[in-house]
This record gives sequence, C-alpha cells and structure tokens, in this order.
Amino acid sequence: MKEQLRQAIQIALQQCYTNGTLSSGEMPVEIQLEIPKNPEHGDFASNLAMTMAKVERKAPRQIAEALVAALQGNPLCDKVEIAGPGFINFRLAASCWYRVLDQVMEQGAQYGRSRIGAGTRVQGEFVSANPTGPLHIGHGRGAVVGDAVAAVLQAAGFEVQREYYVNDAGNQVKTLGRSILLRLRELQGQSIEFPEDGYQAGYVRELAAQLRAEKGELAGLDETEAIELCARFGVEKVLDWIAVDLKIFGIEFDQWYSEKSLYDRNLVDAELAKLKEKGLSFEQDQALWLRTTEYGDDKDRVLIKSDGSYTYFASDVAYHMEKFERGFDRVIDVWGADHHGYIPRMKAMLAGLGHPPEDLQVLLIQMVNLLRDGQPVTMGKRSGNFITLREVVDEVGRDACRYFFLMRRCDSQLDFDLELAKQQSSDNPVYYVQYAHARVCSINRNAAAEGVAQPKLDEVDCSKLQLDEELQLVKQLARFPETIIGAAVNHEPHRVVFFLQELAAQFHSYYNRQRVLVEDPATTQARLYLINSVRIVIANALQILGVSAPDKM
RNA sequence: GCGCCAGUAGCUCAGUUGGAUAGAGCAACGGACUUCUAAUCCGUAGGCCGAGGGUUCGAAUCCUUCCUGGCGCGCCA
Repeated sequence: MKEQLRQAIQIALQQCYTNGTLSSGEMPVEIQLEIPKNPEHGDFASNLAMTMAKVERKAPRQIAEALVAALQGNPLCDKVEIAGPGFINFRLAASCWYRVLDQVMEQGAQYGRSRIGAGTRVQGEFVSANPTGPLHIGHGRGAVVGDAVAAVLQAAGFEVQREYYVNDAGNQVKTLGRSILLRLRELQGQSIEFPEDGYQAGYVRELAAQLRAEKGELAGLDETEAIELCARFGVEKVLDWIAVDLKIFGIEFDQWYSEKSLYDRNLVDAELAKLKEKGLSFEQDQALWLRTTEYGDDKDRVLIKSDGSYTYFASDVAYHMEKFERGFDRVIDVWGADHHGYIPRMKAMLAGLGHPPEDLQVLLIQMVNLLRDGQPVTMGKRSGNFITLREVVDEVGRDACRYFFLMRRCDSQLDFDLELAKQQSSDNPVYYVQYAHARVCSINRNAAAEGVAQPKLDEVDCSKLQLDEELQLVKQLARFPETIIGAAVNHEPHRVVFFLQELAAQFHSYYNRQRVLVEDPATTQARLYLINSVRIVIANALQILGVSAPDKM
C-alpha cells in the first residue's frame, strides 16, 4: 500500500517537472512516508515538500501545493491535504484498503513475504556455545534471536544459512576430557583431587559413566591418549544434547561447522599465510601478531602464541575468511555482549583483507539475569550450579520462552524470573496473541456448524465493512509486509512481536464489540473474510517467530 | 583510566531511523459474561524521555560534557 502511494507521488513529481510548476528536475533520493501518530493526519504523511525546499528554493507549502494539484483525481487517494509547516497528509480511499484483504487471501501463507533481499546470500552464525556442557538460559536468548533474525531475513527474500560453529579444538575441550577422565577414575574407586578449573557439574559424572559403559575402563592407554579419547567422547555426547535441546526449542541448523576441521584441512595455516603475504601479520617475542591497530583496534592481537599454540582468534580469523570465500555477501554473528571487545579486531581483519567491515554484522545479545523468586541464580559452567535451557523450556514452555526472549530489543538486559514466568503463564503475552488466532478458528467452527460457507474471493462485498474498527484492522494487516522488511534489515525481530500484540489487541476489541456471524449473510461473509485475514497474518507472523498458532485453547 | 550497551509512567518495555499533542503491557482503581471461548473487553489515573549545553523549521531520537547501572579491556576461552 505504502509502495503504491510512493509510486503515485513519483509520477506526480514527474508531472510537476514537465509542466513547470517545479523546476529543479531533481528526483529526491527517497520519498519518506510515515504513518502519523494522530489519525487526523491521514493514513500517510510525507515531509517531501520540506526536504525539497532547499533544492527548489521555494517555500515548502508552495511545493506541497504543486504536488497536491498533480495528485488530484488519483483513484488511490481519497483526500490529500497540506498541514503544518508543509506536511502532505494522504487519506487513501477505503476501497483501496479493502483490497489488502484480497491480497492476504490470495497469498495466504506467503502474505508478508517480499523479495527485497533476493539474490543476497547471508550467513547467520549463532549459539556456537562450547561443546563442554549443556546450554544455559543465556544461550537460549541468542539462539532464539539468531533464529528469528534468520527467519525474518528469509521472509524478506534473503537467502540465509544457519550455522553453529563448534569450538572443538581448544583448551576447553581438553579440560572437559580431563574432567571426564578424573570422574571415570573416581568411578573405578580411585581417590582423586578435582582441580579448580575442571568442570565440576554433575553432567561430567554422567558422561564418565556413559563412557565406561560404551568404551570400557580405558586400560592400556596413557594419560594423553585417555584424555584425548575422553574429550572426543564428551564433545560428541554434549553436542548431541545441545542439538536435541535446540530442536526441542524449535531451532535447527543447516550446518555444524567444526573448528577442528579447520585445522585438519590446514585451513588455519593457509589463511594465516594469506595474511602474512599481505603484510598484515608480523612476528615479535616469538609470537605471530595480526596488525589490527592499522584498522582501528587499540592493540595488535596474537595469532600464534610463543609456545607455538594457536589462539582462538587465529581460528576465528580463518573461519571468517573462509565464510566469505564460501560466497556469502553478508555474515551475521550473534554473540553474547561480553564478547563485544572482539568486534574491532574482527572488523580490522576484514578491512585488512579488503572487505567492507559492514559485511560482518555482529549482533550483541545482552545478558540474561536468571532469577528464582527474585533471587539471582548463580551461573557458570565450572561452578556446577546452573539452570539449563532445557529445564527452563520444560518448565515455562517453548512458546512462552521463545516469545519472552523476542519481546525486547536484544541490546537491553533481561531479567528472567522462573517463578514469575510460570505464574504469569496464564496471562503471558504469547497467549494473548495465540488466543486471538484460536478465536477466529472457533468462529470458523461455529460457522461450519451453522452451515455458513467460507467467503470466496470474488464474491465478498467489502462495502459491508463500514465500521471504523474494521478499517483499522485492515490497515494493520497492510502494515505487515513493511514490518517484516523493517525487522529484517535492522535485525530486530521484536518488531514483529509488537506488531502482533497490536493486531491481537485490535482483534480482541473488535470481537468483544461486534458479532461476526450475524443475520445478514453478506455482512457475515465480509466479516469472516476480515477475521480470517487476521488469522492468516497472525499465523504467518508467529511462524516466523517459531511460535505455534493453536486452533483451540 | 579507556571502550561498548542501557537509562522513557510505580514495574517491564515500545517509539516507524529527525516529524505534528510521547505510547503499550503489568500493578492500582471502577465497570462488562442468559450473546461466535472472560486466556477477553471498556473506562480512570499515572511523565522534567537520567542532567546540562549544542545542531535546525522541528530532538526521546544526532553531536558534546557529566551522572547512574551492566559488561569488556590476556600470548584466557
């Protein structure tokens, strides 16, 4: 709808230039159209006349008058007015608005999708938690946001790949192996001293027991071999847990990318060689450094330590170089906000290689403070006492949990009180939206029971929808496609949540005031047409968020 | 000390990328179920947009200086 109006304005501009009422001949880069807060200002408002004032060297109102004159008689517009310092307010004809319903019905599950991202390949990397323990609640937030950003991008036509980067090569993995081996020895009756920096949590004992059952007592292996075996076993099992937990949470990846495989294929050395070739790295104090200060970082960063081992940064560099070599136009990383200090060095690396730094966009997810009855729950894999994502999902429910994470912008912190989330479960916002969907389905069932047929596209008389609240609902439905686009390009899935909240509120209000199944068949048909459009849009939006749309509650 | 994020109603947060009179949800108070599901609706009340300065036709939004909270600043991951 917005786009149609934009085109009409463009034509009007052209007209003004040819008939001489406007002189500069310059087409504005962008015609801004906004939905005014005050409904008296029409359906759309544009500041075009004001932004053109400088180039045209005319008063805004004068420009506005010329444009309005050119728009006279356009069937799209019911009323075009000049207001304030030079705003142009457009009121669109109701008949135009009601065509939105036809679009929703025709496009069905496709309504809201667009092609603006067509041809752009995007990679989204998220979660990427170390495979040394189960996912906790903070991972959950990153997982849902990453998944929803990917979904919203796909809805806007981008080609998106979801990837989980498995850190299966570093020290943490070795520590896991050592921890499992110690617990195994413990099971075998040996007395052990468990180190401070080992993984203390109960699942390590579980892993040790499983290992014993599957692999035996590891007799005849020396320490290094045993740790290696334990580590590999542990990583494999933990990754299985993670994959299952994520699946239960509604998240699946296109690819699990192993850090170890970078080394196995010699990719790290190969990519580091390229950096050296370009003169971006240098040796100092027996270590290899990347000259990130050249591109805005405040320190140079070590790639290979003086003892010859690689830093995580080394494989991260290789990994990201390799991402672009795979042909992605844009890479999105979802990180915990505590890693924000890594952004400058990653961007510096890209800049050094001649990539615009904007090709890598890092989405920082602020911390989740997990509370129980207002008391903070201590987190940390090593300390042992932590609540897993799985426990939270089992306790709160998948839909509520996902919705909760998506309700706020990801760069503000989030208090997640388990007791509160459970208590609120009956008036949790997610149910509010789902209930709207279920209500439409319920009306459909009643209609069917009374033998009322569902409306057909060409047979509906939308002029039966005379109420203002009906028009408002249609306008909200019309905003769905642009909401998706905004959420996609800004990586802000919470916009979809707020859109849904608003739509559901309008629907519930309408439902309480008006009856859908009424005496007059034509009105009934028109209203069924309207509410089923609402149902479709709610379902489409929830689908993008990974939340179910129940027919019955 | 330096950097990143946040600061909007009692609480939790939106605010269409600089637009017209700052909005929702909880919580509070008052109403609505012989009517398609009351997991709902209607109404009332609630504000120095952290503070000061600047940019312009116009600022919650941009620049700047402070204040407060969180997180970072390793040849850790």
